[in-house]
Amino acid sequence: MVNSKIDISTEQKILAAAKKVFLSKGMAGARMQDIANEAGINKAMLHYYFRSKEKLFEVIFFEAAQKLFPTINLIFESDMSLFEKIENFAEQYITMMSENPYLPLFVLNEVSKGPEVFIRKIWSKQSGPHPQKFLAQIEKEIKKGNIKKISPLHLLINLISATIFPFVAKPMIQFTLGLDELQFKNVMEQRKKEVAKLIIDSIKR
Amino acid sequence: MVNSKIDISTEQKILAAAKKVFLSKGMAGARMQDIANEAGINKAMLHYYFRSKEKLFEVIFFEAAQKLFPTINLIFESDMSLFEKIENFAEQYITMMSENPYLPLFVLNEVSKGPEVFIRKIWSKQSGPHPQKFLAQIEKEIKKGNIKKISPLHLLINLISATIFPFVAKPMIQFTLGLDELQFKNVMEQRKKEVAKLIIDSIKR
DNA sequence: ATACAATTTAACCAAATGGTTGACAAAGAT
DNA sequence: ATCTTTGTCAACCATTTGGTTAAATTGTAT
Repeated sequence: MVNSKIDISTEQKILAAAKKVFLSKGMAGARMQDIANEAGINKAMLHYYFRSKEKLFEVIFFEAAQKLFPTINLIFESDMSLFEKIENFAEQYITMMSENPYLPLFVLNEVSKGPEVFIRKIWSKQSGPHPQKFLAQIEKEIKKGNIKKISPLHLLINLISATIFPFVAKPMIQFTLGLDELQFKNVMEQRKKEVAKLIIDSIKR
Repeated sequence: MVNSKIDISTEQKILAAAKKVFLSKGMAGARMQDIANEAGINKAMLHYYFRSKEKLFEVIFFEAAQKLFPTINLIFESDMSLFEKIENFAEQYITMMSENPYLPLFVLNEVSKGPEVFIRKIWSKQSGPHPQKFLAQIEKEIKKGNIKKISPLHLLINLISATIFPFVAKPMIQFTLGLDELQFKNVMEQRKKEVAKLIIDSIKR
């Protein structure tokens, strides 16, 4: 009766399988049977450990969101210099995405389709992005005359666009330019410095 | 028996409804009944005019792809100067996306999920993007010493990232920054010049 | 050992979903 | 007028899909 030693292995197998299936097919395209097959277990187990498809999806979705946003916030809210933040953001984010290429498109897509209730849940848990401190820092640097007068808003959008978009458009970029997995990874590796250079050069006086 | 005057109105109603539903819910999330309701007609009509969900989806998908890619190609393959191309691309693309905000995420998402057969069909129809001439032009300008020595590949990726990403991440940007529809549209309007400036400044010597 | 709780499975079930059918109305063509 | 083609619909069908159940198996504390 003590909760004692629930075999964590099955639950983990389900989570791993669900992550794989949801990330590649999305909530609407994923089938519970797919997840069960992928995990090599009976479909009923999915409902035993997680009550419904929606609940299971939420777990995976928040896990994904946690991986995406706190990274931004940790960097944006640290007390690094502006240039250091830009360099760190490009570096860390591209590293993370290289290891989880499906993540950004998955989250972006579900956020855009999902009902607002999801979005509110993320933000209310402080898991959403908080770029305010970063924006304020930019304004301060402008006032101090350390960087060019640019719109902080567009600077932020430029940075995240240049960093994230290549992964959202990965299959299309690969096909259009004829890059295999390794080549794509190399290009993204170069991009860590390329993005930092692009953004920093655009504000350096 | 002559094909004479098929009432085009019903077919158009279906196409408009299908576009709306597919673009907002995606292939997997869309229901035939939704489309019929949206069009205000009987579900059987969908199968009368288009044979199956897949066929109907393909029509909408290619229509969407046609709207996205030929725009790129027309600009990239014209004989404008490099700077003009960059300015024109940002301008025209942002205009088009402001009118069809769901388009980029829809296409990107379906391309990433869809089987390769889709992708090949697009490219084989010359509907896919062909940035080769643009890339060659960049190299030429570098050799002529007109612009800085940068990677043409990253320049291209920077340009399309800065242009397209804000629309892919629209709901998230809106929520994070608290922008309503009008404010978002205004920011995107500013971006036409902001993007051109960012990219051109990064290569101007 | 034995009782009791936790885990796992095969078989089911009801609702949803893509697709079909047959009757019927509208519109031309003869 | 009537015959034929085209367009429309309500009802229906087969399969898929998320979810349930009851029985069996495994683990655990006494």
